[in-house]
Amino acid sequence: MPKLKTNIVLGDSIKELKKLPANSVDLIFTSPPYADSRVKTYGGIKADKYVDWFKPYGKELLRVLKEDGTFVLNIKEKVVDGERHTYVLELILAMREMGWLWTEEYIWHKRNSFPGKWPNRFRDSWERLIQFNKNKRFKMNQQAVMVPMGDWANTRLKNLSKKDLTRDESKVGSGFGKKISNWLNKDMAYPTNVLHMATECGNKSHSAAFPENLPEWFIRLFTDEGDVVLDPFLGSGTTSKVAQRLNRNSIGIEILPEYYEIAVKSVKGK
Amino acid sequence: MPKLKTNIVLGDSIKELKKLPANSVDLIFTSPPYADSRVKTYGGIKADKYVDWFKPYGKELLRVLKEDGTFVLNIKEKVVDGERHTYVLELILAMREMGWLWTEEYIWHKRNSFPGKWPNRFRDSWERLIQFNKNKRFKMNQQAVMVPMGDWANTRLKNLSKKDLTRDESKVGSGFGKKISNWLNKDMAYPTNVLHMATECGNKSHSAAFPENLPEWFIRLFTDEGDVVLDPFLGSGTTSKVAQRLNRNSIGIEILPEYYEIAVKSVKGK
DNA sequence: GTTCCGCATGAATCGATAG
DNA sequence: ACTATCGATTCATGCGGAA
Repeated sequence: MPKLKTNIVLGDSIKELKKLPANSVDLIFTSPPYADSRVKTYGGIKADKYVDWFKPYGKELLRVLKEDGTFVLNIKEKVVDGERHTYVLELILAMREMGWLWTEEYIWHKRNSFPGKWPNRFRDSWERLIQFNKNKRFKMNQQAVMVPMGDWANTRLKNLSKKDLTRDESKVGSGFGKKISNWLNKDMAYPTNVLHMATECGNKSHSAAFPENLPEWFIRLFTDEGDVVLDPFLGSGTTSKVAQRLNRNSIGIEILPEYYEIAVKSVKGK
Repeated sequence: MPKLKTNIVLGDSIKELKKLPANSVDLIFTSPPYADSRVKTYGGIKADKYVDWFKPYGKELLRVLKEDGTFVLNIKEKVVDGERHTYVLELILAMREMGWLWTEEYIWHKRNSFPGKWPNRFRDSWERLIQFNKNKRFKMNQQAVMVPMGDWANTRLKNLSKKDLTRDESKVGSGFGKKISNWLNKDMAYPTNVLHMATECGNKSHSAAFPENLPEWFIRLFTDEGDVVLDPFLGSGTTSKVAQRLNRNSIGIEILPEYYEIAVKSVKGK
């Protein structure tokens, strides 16, 4: 296998994406700054301006993605003035006007959501994982994310330890591959479009917006080894780190120097 | 307590709703015919016409709902030509233009979703429960749907240290002020906006769109005993049946005679 | 070595208070 | 009136230290 590249770039994605060739990326997985959040670091995009802010990124991402590639966007709308704001709905409509297909919407059920109590709402315990594509046909390795029979939540995802990972990898990578269908139908089942994962806990050295399980699931599903994964809002580098671990090339772009530094360390520390 | 009314009506909701007084309903819970589904029975509303088809219903429902009432809409977009259709997103935007507030979106995670396999998507395992209101303030009985606490409480609350018994003063800058003694004797916690419920088994004579647990949860949450629950697309009568069991008055409207008959029997059978 | 327990903290939201 | 900041509320998680 040729040497893999894990490229971490400091800069704004609109500019940096222009340097990438068209049709060169297999999977885009990212979680852009949410409206009005991370105000101190990212400046806080206003909810009403969110779609306009995102559009140029959406356009460049459409250009760099391969024809059979996939774009997975992790996002959730805030409550503004007692209502869920509509910028995510409008974003989906705007993306379609741009030429993207809205193929699917996965739900990330966050088992440990932020606590709190309010007079007229409960804790928000889920986020959207919106799947966009350029064409109806795209690469999808469904068997790569199969799960042991039984409840998805109770078995694998409750505690996805390293032991679990190596065990699964050995199964997939071993000589059983020739007769996958044999054990496939007996021991494993296809997952659904609802993912149960805990957010990472704060007492780790650096907390990320999403747990490693999340990009891992989509990287396995939508790419092969040696493919190219892109995260245009890299943050602390989770996507790049996971891509590297799974033997995928990756490009991560981050505008803030402090996050960029964390991401670089996170990847090298591996 | 005055005698409860469980009113099942045969007819089209647009016409029948006009007979109801304004501001008379506490909760609307319904699952309208989805686009292109139930083609033989409902005539199959085309996805592209769905919003226009729904609007007049949305308008009448807005009129009959009390000022502190709630409208919960169970819906999920179909796949059309390889994409998720956007009629649900557009419906939310249209409802807001009509004067509804989009307060929240709950997820119904269907634990046993319909089996199946497709080349480019997994089983669809969730539906939307979209909450609309007329005002920011509405009736909500949060304690009525509390759930048992997780393991954490069992371990943590068993032995309260002396420190926990007195208020833990806010630590410098970042610490949460804790009042752990508040949690003493609490074995229940508030739920989140993700509901895990199995679909009903198919061994019933007529399959309902949703299990009884689903309307039950929202009826408990948004109404008191003696309140009025409305389902303008009653189907086989689940909403009315549950409302009756929970001592709520109810109005159920169904346009198809065969479903109407089933609903009437379902309620009388109680 | 295991298991158990204490602890900090998080893409949150609301209401009140202050400029 | 409109925005900015602050305090209060609440619970699952994983780490580290203790039993």
